[in-house]
Amino acid sequence: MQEKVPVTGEQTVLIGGARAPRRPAIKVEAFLANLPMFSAMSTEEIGRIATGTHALRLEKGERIFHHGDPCAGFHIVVYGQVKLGFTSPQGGEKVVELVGPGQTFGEALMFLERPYIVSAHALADTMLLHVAKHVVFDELARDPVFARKMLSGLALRLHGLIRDVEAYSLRSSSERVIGYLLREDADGSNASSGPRQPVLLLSGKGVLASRLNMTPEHFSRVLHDLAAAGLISVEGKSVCILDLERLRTHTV
Amino acid sequence: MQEKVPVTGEQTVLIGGARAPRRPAIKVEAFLANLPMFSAMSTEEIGRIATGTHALRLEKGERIFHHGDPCAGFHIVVYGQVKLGFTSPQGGEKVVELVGPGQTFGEALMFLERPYIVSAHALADTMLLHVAKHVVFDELARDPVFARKMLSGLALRLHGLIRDVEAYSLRSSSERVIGYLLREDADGSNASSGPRQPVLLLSGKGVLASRLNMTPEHFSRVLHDLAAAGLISVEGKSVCILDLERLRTHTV
DNA sequence: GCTCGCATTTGATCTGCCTCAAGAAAACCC
DNA sequence: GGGTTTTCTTGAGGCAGATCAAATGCGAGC
Repeated sequence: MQEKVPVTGEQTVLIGGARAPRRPAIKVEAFLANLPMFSAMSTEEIGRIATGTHALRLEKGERIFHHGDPCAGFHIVVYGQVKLGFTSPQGGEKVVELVGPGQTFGEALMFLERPYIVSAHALADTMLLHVAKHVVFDELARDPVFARKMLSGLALRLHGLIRDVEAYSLRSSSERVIGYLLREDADGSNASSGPRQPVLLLSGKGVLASRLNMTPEHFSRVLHDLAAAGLISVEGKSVCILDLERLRTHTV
Repeated sequence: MQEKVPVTGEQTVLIGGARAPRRPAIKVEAFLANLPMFSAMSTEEIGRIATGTHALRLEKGERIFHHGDPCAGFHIVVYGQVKLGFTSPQGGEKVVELVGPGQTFGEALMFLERPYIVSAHALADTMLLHVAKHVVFDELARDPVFARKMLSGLALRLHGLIRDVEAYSLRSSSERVIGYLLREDADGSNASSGPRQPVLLLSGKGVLASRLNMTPEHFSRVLHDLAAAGLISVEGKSVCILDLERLRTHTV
C-alpha cells in the first residue's frame, strides 16, 4: 500500500522512512525550490506549496492511480521511475510515458474536471511528492510568473506528444529505436567530446518496446539487426553506439 | 498570397474584403469576446488583445505556416478549415488535426522558443485572426483568469492528443473510423432524441483517412465493409448511422 | 551455488494494412 | 455542356510487424 506522509512547514521527510538510515533525507521545500516550475518562487510561496504537498513511497509494481480515478493534484518523482500507460479492453498495455527523478506528471488533468485516462505504476521503488490541486490554483491566481511556467510546462509536454504522434505515424519501428537511442545518447554524458559513453536503457526492454509502440520480440530483433550491421553493440541494458553517423542515416 | 489586414480599435473587418458585399462583416472585438478563451474579459482587455490581432484571408490550398517557421502568435479560425500536419522526408503527409470555425491553433508553441514542427494549410477559403504573442503575454501577466483559461485550453489539447495516441497504438483502423463517426455523431445534432441525422464528413476522405492514420484506399474499404454489414450507409460525404448499438460494439 | 520465475531471444507463421495499378465518379473550369 | 482534373473506389499482391511457441539467459531469494 501507499504510505502517505503529510508535510507541512519546514518539516523534513526522511526518504525511505526514519528507520532506514541508509536512505537520504530531503527537505520538501528545498526539493520543490529546485524544480524549474517553482524556481522563481519566494520562500514564502514555496512554503504555501509545501502546505499542500505530501510524500508517497511506493514499492516496485505498485499502482499510483488508475484509469478512471479522480485527479486531486499532480505528482513529482523524487527518485525511482514511473510508467504512464493505458490498458486496452483486450488486456494489452501501451506505455505512453516514462517519468524519472525531477520530472512531473498529471499536471494537465488538474485543469480538466475529468478522471485520469491513463494509469500510473511505479517501475522501481519510488518516492513521489503529491501537490494538491488547490495550492497550485491558489498560487496561479497570485503569481503570473508561475502561471507562465506552468504554461511552458504543458506546452513542452504537448510538443513531445506531437513528436510521438509523428514517430508513430510516419517512422518505421527501427527508426523509432534509433531515434530513442540518439536522444538518450544526446541527453546523457555524450554532449560532444571524449570517448563515447554507452547508453543505459532505463527500465526493461519490454517496457521500452511498448513505449516505442512495438512488441518486445520485434524490439529485440531490431536491436540485434543494428548490432549485426555494426552500428551498436548491446550488453544487457547497456548499448554502445559504435558509429553515430551511420546510425543517424541508417534506413530500414 | 496571404492578405494581411491590420485591425485596431473598433475597426470592422469585412470578411472577404470590402468589395465582396455578399460576405458578412465581423467586428474583431465581438468575435474575440465570444471565444471561451476570452469570454471573461472586460471590454478594455478585449480591446488590448484586438490591438495585436490582424485578419488573414486564405484561399483553398494556401499555406499558413510551415515546418521550421518561427511562431509569432496563435491563430483563430473565423470561417473555413485548416489542416495541421507533418511531411515525412519521403514526401508522405500525416494530418494531425483539423481545425474549424471558432477553434484555435498554435497556442502551445508561443510558450516554447521553438519553430513550428507542423505545417498548416487552408483546406477551403478561410479567414483567420492572428493574435500576436506579446499581447497574449501581457494579458497573461495581468489576468490570472485568462491564464487559467489558457491552461485549460492546453490541457484539453493534451488530452485529445493522448486519446489519439491511444487510438493509434491499440485500436485497429476500423475501430478508429467507428470512433470518429460516433464522435461526430454525438457532436452534431443527434444529442439524444428525434430521427437520426446523417453525419457530414468534413473535408475529403483522403484528408480524413490521414487524420485517422490510414491510407485513403483502406479508409474506403472500411467504410464499404461497415455499409455491407448494415451498420452505416454512405452517400458522398454524408454517412447515415443505421444501427448505433451494433456500431458501438462492432469488432474487427 | 542452486532453483525458480521472469525477461529476453530466436524461430516460424500469420495478417492488417500498405502499395501499385486501373477504373468510376465527382468536381472543376472554361 | 463537355472535357479535364481530381477524388474515390476496387482489385491483386506484398511486406512490416504481430502472434504463437519454444529455448535461453539471468537475477532474486534461499
